[in-house]
Amino acid sequence: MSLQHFSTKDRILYAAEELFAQQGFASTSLRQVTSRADVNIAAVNYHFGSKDNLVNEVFRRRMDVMSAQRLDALHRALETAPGQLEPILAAFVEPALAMAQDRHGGGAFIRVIARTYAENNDSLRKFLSDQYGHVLREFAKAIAGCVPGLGKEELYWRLDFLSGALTYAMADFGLIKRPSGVSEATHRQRAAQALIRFAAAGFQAEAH
Amino acid sequence: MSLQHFSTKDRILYAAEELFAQQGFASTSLRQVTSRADVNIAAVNYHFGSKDNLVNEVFRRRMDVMSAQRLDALHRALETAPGQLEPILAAFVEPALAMAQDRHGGGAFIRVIARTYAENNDSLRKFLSDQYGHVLREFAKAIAGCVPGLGKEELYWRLDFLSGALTYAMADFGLIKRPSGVSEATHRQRAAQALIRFAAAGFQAEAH
DNA sequence: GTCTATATGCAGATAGAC
DNA sequence: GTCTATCTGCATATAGAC
Repeated sequence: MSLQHFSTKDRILYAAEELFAQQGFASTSLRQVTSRADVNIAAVNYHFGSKDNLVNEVFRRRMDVMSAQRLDALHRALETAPGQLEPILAAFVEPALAMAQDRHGGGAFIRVIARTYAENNDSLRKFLSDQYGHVLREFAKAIAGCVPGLGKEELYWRLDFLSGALTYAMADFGLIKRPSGVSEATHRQRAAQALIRFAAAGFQAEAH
Repeated sequence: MSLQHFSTKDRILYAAEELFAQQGFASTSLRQVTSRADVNIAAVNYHFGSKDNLVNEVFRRRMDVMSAQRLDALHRALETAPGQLEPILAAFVEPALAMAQDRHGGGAFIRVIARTYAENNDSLRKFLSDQYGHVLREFAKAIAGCVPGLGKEELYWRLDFLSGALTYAMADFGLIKRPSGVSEATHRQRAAQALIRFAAAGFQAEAH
């Protein structure tokens, strides 16, 4: 992505996001960030105060958007297709898909999310749980309404499975390589459809 | 885990595995490793040559065991329960579960695996795909035998979803916290059962 | 095999000129 | 807001005594 039209602060955010996606937080140095952003090394501390705070800001910028999109889509699904499971799952999956296809660097952010699960950054996990936990709880409630026999523990397991599968698939960690005749967008759309089908069947499976 | 009965080399391997699981590869310093292992800092380079090579050796030690267990279990399942999907999925999931419950530090290794997906270490990913790719291909073939109508692309998507869900759940990344009245072993066993049910239904879902 | 001591380099952060 | 220069600390790695 070309950064030349953005402010110093935004250039740092974009560059940091891309490098965090490629290398993780710990192995990305601020020197790499400022070099890619083509700004001076001292600018990071001037604009963000510290590396940790830069990490938080990279997160907040995207996560607010994605959470709002998920909740919007969920509320629309509950209104227009009450009692149906697949539209609810689509409301959860598709904003991640849209982010992954975003032309303004959102694709990197999906991989940043995947990294966050792996890097055991306690303060970041607490931040995410505090700020965005209510989104997951709303989805849990909506899904429970579609699968009435499902126990609470089982429901939460299955939400974890969905999150894991989504993270893994959207971050391109898996086996599937995009065939050369298929566009990036089409490829991801198929992945999302496949995941929604897979998870819908999984949520509706009888518990032992 | 108490390391006092092990050789210097093994103490380093155990200590590195635990720290890699907690913090990732990049943010774990050799000083932390040797301090936890209670050996001298120079011992790492004496026994392993470099930090990168230590990472590889941490991997190889566990991965060979887990892959062999998976294939053994798969072959037993195909013999004793031909045509059944759940025993095949159990053969995939349960060795990861067993590793997570291993008293000799294997639990840390499951989290190390999760990290590997997130850290974009190309040489490590190539190593894994070269050394252990045939295991996944055998499972794909076995599952295809149980779900005859399933297209190849759909099959591989679903294997990715299973891997993602397994990694995520076994590495304790998700929402589910172990209730205080339930033992670690029971908790993980329930997770494995829940995942097998979820994935079996998912694999058998009709593709659109 | 294990130690001390050290070489070399890069990290995050900041002071202060412009 | 942005720069140069620099402080301080820890990283990997190695040389060489025991």
